[in-house]
Amino acid sequence: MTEIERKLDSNGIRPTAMRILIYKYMAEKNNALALTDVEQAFLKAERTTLYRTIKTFEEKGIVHQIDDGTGVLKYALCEPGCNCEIDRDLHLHFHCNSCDKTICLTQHKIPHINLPEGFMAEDANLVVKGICDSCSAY
Amino acid sequence: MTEIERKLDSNGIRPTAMRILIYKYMAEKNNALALTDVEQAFLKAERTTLYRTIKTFEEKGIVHQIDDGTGVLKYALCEPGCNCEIDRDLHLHFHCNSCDKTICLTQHKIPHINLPEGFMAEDANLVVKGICDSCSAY
DNA sequence: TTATTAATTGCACTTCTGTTGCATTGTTTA
DNA sequence: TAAACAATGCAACAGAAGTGCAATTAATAA
Ligand SMILES: [Mn+2]
Ligand SMILES: [Mn+2]
Ligand SMILES: [Zn+2]
Ligand SMILES: [Zn+2]
Repeated sequence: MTEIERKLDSNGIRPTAMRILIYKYMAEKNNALALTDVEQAFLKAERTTLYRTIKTFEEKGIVHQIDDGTGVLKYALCEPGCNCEIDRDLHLHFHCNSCDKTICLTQHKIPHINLPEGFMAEDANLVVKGICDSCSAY
Repeated sequence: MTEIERKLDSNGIRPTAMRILIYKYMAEKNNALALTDVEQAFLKAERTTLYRTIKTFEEKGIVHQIDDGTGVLKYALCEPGCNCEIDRDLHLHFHCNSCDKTICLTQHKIPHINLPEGFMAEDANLVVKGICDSCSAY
């Protein structure tokens, strides 16, 4: 049993061949991925299978969904300390206007926002857009 | 020439009947609206016309688009002091999980976020989700 | 091991939102 | 008034997300 198989198994996900491949693929990328990205990487696989695999990962808490404002949902593996199912891991996300990649800034938490009287915060989403480190390195 | 006609005109928008109606409708709502919301309010109007009207408003800088994370784009009139075209008016938005309305918190600006080395911010989007003042008033 | 049951995958199809092309109608300007 | 331009109506398209169901595959009980 490999590292990945153990990871999936311990989260109540049956480690099928497809799931292991997708997990591995997501793990080796350091940016968030859209379903179409995964599709491109596994051209012979069914879109629905990829879709449901990612959804399963999400439900089981090993992947979180990111709305980066592009209109396409992105997904990224949860970092070791990420507790996105428990009380939502409020780290921010960065979307590069140049390379179009979206990445998790896991250690950058969303600052506390004080709201007007009567408003109660339960969750928050902060996306910063600009130029990423790779693209600004010229 | 009414107030609204003057407003449209001064922003380079020809004040047609439809545009005046839509502007009026958006002005009397205090929450952001989806295209479908406007559609519901003007059942006899063409969706495309509504769509293009809003887009025109946006281009001319009297309306700004809001991505509240619901997957449906929302639009709201810019407040008097809003300079969303110039350098992006970075106020935050609140989405109520109860009534599903999204509102502009115009005076609540997005706090400055310091990013890792090499990252340059150009824009930001902050959406806080929770319970709005109307819904919490029980 | 074999039969039964449950989970996963493949395929087809649907819904929703956003968007565009183009002909028609309406408005402005020479 | 005629030409030029802008707005609208209608049709159709594109992309993403999601569902139903049959066919496979894997797990479990007998
Ligand atoms: Mn993340
Ligand atoms: Mn706003
Ligand atoms: Zn980049
Ligand atoms: Zn509410």
